[in-house]
Amino acid sequence: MAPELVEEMSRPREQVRVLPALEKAEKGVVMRFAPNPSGPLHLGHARAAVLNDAYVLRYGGRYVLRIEDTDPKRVDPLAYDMVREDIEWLGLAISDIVYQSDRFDLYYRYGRELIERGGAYVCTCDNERFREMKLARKACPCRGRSIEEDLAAFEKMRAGEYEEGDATLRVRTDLDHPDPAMRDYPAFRILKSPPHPRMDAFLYPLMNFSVAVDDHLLGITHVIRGKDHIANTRRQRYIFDYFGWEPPVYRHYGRMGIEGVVLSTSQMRAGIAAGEYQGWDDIRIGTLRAIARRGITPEAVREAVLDIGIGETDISFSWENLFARNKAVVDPVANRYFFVPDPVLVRVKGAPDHVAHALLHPAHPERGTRDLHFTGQILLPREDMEKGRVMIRLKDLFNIEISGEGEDISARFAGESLAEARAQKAPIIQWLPEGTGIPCTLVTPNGNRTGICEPGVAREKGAVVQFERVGFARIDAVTPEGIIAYFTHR
RNA sequence: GCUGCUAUAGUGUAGUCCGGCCAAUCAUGCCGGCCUUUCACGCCGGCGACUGGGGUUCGAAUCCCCAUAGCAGCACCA
Repeated sequence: MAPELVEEMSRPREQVRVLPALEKAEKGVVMRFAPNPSGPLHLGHARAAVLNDAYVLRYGGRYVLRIEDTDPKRVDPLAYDMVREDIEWLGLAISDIVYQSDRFDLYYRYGRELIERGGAYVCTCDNERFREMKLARKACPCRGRSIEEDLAAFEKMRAGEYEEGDATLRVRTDLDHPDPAMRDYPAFRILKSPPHPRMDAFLYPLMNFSVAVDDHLLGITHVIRGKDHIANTRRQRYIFDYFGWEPPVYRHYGRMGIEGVVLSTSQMRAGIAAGEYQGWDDIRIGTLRAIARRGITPEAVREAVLDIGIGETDISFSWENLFARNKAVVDPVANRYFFVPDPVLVRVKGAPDHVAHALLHPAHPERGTRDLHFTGQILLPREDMEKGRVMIRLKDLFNIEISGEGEDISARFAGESLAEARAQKAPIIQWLPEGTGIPCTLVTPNGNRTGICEPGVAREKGAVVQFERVGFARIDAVTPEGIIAYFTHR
């Protein structure tokens, strides 16, 4: 095992909230994460994925990744890979992978059996007409056909002899059910286009059927999903009952909104197509790849999600809490550098040439220093010049006194005493020797900040660093023109 | 409209099942202080909540009823 991993595991965990116990879990569990491959995973997926993962880890057992690609209209062929990458990033302990598109023969077989058991019938009613009858608690004419007729019609559906919308297999539930959502819901439909990227079919199972069959066949013991599935859980119950199967234990957590970002895959896709977003990792959308690009770690996502738990209350996910978790992960690791945003050139008079040795990390001197050669001309953040301070401490260097304003700022050496700087309440600010730094663009959700950073930052590509007094940032790209850094958080 | 779920500080969360130990936990945030050659990290202190109204009870955040609000479902999506 890699040494970093050992260190990672022995590092005292932040106190992550203990999830409530699951009933019937003592002897181990089989759980599932079942995304639809319509795009990359986002924070909403992460909640389901991590919660299930945590329970599998806690009780032991298997964790099935089930790709729910039964609707070709909502399958993006590229998403299969993206989902896999995102799962890897999250570090889920997946033990089995199944694709529903590989299992259509199974669904057909159980579809026939459901008909034979009297649990389903082929309905050829017009959609709108069926809806009216359903709301009036009336049976549609198709409901009374014989099992043989339904079986034959089901075969015709499979063979492609019906056109889209002309026939559907319905589960026979209870037309008097007080909840109209329960009444004779559909289990299979006809679809002739678009073609499925992984197979050929005219007859497609709907989610409530394929999910119920698979949950049983895969031996799923516990299902944790959003409360938008409560009705589906009840619908699936009919199928379990018809087959005499024991359903899993279900938990439904509340709806989660996230401030400031789009979470819907279709909206994100539309935004990308319209050129509004740059891609699936645009920092303004809530995909995992987007937050990863900003320097959010999977550990932080995991902890934030566990912190939220499986409560049934609707919540609004706050970046503050995620950032706090992330900071705890990243702060001990991130090397420190100077980044001078919107720099102004200042000549310092009367100062001796000097080499500053700034620590890469204040808590880890053994990591070494960045050495900055002062030779008279320096770059300072314009922001700090506009505050009217006279005495300033250049971090790891010496004190200066500022005079002038605007583009005409100059400075004078004011001694090396840190104590004196303290006494005068001088701010300690970052600086760079003129001419040695490299251009750097800090990309933030509120726009970009340009400036100059230390040359050493070029060695940190892909890593999260801390720009002193500015905040954490992930070094996204190092090009001949300069560095692109993504702002993580303060 | 019908059906169902939920309701604790700015945010998240514990407590609610089995009423009293809750003048309500922890985290985050904010404010103040300390530490510190970063406005980071760390430490100390402070701020801040049981949706409303009835009822049951000696006693209710916890049980019951009503109201209000939010959310979800009523798709040939998942």
